[in-house]
Amino acid sequence: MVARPAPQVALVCFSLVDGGLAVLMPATASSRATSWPHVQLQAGEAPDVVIDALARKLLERSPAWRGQVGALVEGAHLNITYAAILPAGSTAPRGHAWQTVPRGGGSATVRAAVSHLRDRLDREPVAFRLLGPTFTLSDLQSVYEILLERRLHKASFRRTLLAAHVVEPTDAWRSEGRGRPAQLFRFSPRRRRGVQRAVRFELLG
Amino acid sequence: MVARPAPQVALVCFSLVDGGLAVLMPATASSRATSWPHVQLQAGEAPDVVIDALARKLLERSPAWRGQVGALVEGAHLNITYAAILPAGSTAPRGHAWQTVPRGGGSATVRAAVSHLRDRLDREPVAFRLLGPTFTLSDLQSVYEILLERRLHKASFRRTLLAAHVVEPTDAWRSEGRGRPAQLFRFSPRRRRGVQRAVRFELLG
DNA sequence: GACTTTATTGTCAACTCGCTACTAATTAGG
DNA sequence: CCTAATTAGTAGCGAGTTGACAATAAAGTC
Repeated sequence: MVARPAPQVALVCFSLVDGGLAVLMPATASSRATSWPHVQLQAGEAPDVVIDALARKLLERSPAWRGQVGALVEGAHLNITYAAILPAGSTAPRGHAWQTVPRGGGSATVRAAVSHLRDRLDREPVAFRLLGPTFTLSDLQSVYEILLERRLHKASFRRTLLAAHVVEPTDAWRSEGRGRPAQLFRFSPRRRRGVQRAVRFELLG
Repeated sequence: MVARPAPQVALVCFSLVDGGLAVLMPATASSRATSWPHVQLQAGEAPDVVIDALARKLLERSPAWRGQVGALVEGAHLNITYAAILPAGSTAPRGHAWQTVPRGGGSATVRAAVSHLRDRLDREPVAFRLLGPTFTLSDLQSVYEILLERRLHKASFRRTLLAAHVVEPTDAWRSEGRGRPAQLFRFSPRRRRGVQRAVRFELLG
C-alpha cells in the first residue's frame, strides 16, 4: 500500500532586489534550496485560504498581490502554486533569502510564475505592487521591461501611461546621484474607459 | 479521523452546437448534472497525463486542444480543472450531452474555463480548434465574438486576419441557403513576425 | 565652465482601427 | 425574367496610436 501524499500549496514570492527580480527561497547550507515555502493541503480546505494563511505566517503580513499559477508537478509532489508579490526593499524572513531570477527565468516553476505575472501585467497592478507607494516612471518602466523581457521606448511608455490616468504625480522628487532628479508618482487608477481594442492574430501558431 | 479525499482531475469540454458554445455534461435524469467528467488523482500521477487519459477514454480520441484552468474548489471537492476543445459537430459520447453555454457563462467553473480560452485567444489557436479543418471567415468571426463576448467589425476583422497570414484560402466555397457563397479557408500560420506592441494600462485598477 | 548623465517634452511619419459605403453572388417570390 | 432580401467581400477615410528622433532641463563630475 503506497501512502497517498496530499497535494501541497506552494508560494513563489517575488520582489525587487537592487532593481532586479528576486524570489524568496528557504536558505539551506547548499546554495540551491530544494523546495518552495509550502504546506500540505488538508481535506476540505480551499487553496486560496491556505495560501493566505501560509503567506501571513511566513511574511508576517499579507503580500501586496497574489494569484494562482496552477497545479504543477515538482519532483514527486503536486504543488498548487501561487505567485505573490512583496514591494521592493522588503526584507526576507528568518531562514529565507532573496535569490536573483536570471534573465529568462530559472526553474520551470519560476518561469511559469513569471509568465503568470507577465500575462496579467495589463489587467492587474502587478508592476505597481512590486514597487513602493511612490516610484519614478523610470522605475516603473524598468519593472515592465523585466517582466516582459524586452526593452520599451521611454517616450512611448510615458505618453501611454499618462494618457491612461493610472498614476498621479506627487510633489516629491528623487535624486539618484547622477542626472536630473525624477518626479515621484503614485498608483491612482481612474475609472476605466472600456476601450475594447482589436483582435490580434500575429502570435498564433 | 476524517477521510482525506484525493483531488480530482476534471474536464470541461467545449464545442460548437448550432453555432453556439456548448459544454459536455454527463446526462442525468434531472436537467442539471452535478459534476464534470472527472477522475481521482492518485499519488505520483501528473495531472496532464491523467487528463489526457480521461479525455481519450471519454471521447475516444484526443481533443483538438486542452489547457489547465487551475485548481478550483467545487462543493467539497478540489478539482484540477482542464478546458478542452472538440471541433464543431462532434457527437457527445454515450451518457453525455452538449449543454448550451448561456451568454456570460453559467457556473463559476464554466466562466473560469471560458475566461481561460478568451485569455489565450491571441496566442493559441483556440478559435480554430473549435472549427473544422475548413471554415468561412464569418464562422471564425462568430467564434471570436462568442469567446470575447462582444461584436467585432467585419471589415476590420478580415483585414487584420489576412494581414497576419494565419489562414489561407482553399478553392472551395460554401453556400448556406441565402446569400452569396463564402470562401472556405484553412488554418495555416506563417512564421510569426515578432511585432511586439505597446504596453496597455487602460484595464488596470 | 565643459562635459556627462538621466529626466522630460515635442513633433512627425507610419501604421492601425472603426466606420461608412460600396460591390458581388446567391435565394425567394412574384 | 425581375426585384427584393440576404449574406459575403472590398475600398477608402479620418481619428487615434506608436516608434523614432530631436530638443530641452536639471543634476553630478572634472
